[in-house]
Amino acid sequence: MAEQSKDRKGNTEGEQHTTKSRRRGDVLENAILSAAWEELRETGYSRLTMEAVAARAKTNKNAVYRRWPSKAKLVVASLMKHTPKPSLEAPDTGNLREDVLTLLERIIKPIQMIGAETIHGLMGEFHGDEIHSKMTLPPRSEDILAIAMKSILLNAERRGEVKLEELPDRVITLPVDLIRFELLTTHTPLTDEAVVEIVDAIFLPLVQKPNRQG
Amino acid sequence: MAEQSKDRKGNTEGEQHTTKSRRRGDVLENAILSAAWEELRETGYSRLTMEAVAARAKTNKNAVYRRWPSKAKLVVASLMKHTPKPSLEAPDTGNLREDVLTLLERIIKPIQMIGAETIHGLMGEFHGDEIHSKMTLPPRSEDILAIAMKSILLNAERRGEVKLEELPDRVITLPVDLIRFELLTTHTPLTDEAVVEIVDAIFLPLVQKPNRQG
DNA sequence: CCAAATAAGGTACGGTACGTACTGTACCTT
DNA sequence: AAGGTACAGTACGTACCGTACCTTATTTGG
Repeated sequence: MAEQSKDRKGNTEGEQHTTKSRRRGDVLENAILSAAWEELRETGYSRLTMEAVAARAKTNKNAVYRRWPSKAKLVVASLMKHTPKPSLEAPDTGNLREDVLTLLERIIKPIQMIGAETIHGLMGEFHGDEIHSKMTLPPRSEDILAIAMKSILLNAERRGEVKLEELPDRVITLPVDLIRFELLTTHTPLTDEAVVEIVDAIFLPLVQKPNRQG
Repeated sequence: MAEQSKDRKGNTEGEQHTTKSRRRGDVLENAILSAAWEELRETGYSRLTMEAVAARAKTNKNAVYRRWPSKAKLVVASLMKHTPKPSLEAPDTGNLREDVLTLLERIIKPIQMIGAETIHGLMGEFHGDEIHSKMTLPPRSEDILAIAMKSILLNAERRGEVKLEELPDRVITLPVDLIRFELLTTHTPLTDEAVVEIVDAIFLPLVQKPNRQG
């Protein structure tokens, strides 16, 4: 091919390819992840396609498949980039109720941003294949939120608010589990009143009372 | 394409199509539903295809689409036919704990037979479209299981076991919700011990104690 | 009993999305 | 300047979808 006046930016003549520099590495990767995020918000998980993501990122499927082998993994990567990770440090307001409410409010936003449809879609695909190593919830004791809850409860025990002794893990993760369940199975947004009810009518009575009823 | 000796049964040569009679109506419908059920168990929801169902039922896609417009609806129909519906009458053993455990054990089996992957798949598809009228959980007070739980609790109140007065709906459906959550988010089978723990360490303390903690 | 209506069988099509392969080209490294 | 790497762009084969069309068996009802 005869070279025809390429400038340093790689443009030959006035082709439709008016963009000069070719994106690479992290630049392109972030463009794809952002495109995936936007597609996710506009069309939802089930209607999101690799081709549409590539087109929106102004690239092609190759660049996508080179990085992520499936729609599910692409979406997970996109979520990790575009949803805020709640701080896992346990709040310490000096009051058990406030600590729990604070923690719950923190975790609600990211889950709501992701949305139930995406979560269902991901769980479905990770089932279909066999990749559920990262997606399925960890065994309750390893759950990061369970650890945060334990930390909160330890502080409360130090203050004499609760008797932690033989509290089963299931009770410790109860509020978090209920929030997750609610977000996964209802389409109406989770109200603050619901969160308060979970804490005041369910969680606190269980941990504050001497839990023993013969 | 020369015609080659078709007999009245439409068989060319010695093809495998030796059966003469053609299935119709309920016979064919049940064959399709059974085929869908078997495909579901063998390949799972995400890998189930209409073509495979038709092939297994020894018919073609037309017969399937004539009856169900989508994979999701076909699967739901198949589940209705092939999973036992738990009796919704509230058990009345004269003991609250036994009543609750009985009810929970009843609802676990059907959900386990369906499997988390299918439920996630269905929720995903019903999200993608907008058919979630039947799949999403009813508003808690209309939930059939909530009604059964209320019935059980009314009996217990009559016996003086609990004070039902201001018990929120969320507490009433708590055991059922926790069972559902567990079945949806874990891959390990739900043990009897877990069910007992939900009842003994969570539900009973909440409903039996005067729930008020100043 | 026969003809019309009904419903199944069978094939083929257009469409979408997948995932891969192959070309060329820009950019980076040395 | 030479080479490798990674992006751009295109094209392909596959799978499944949902539909259309025609043929054939069975039911119906006149």
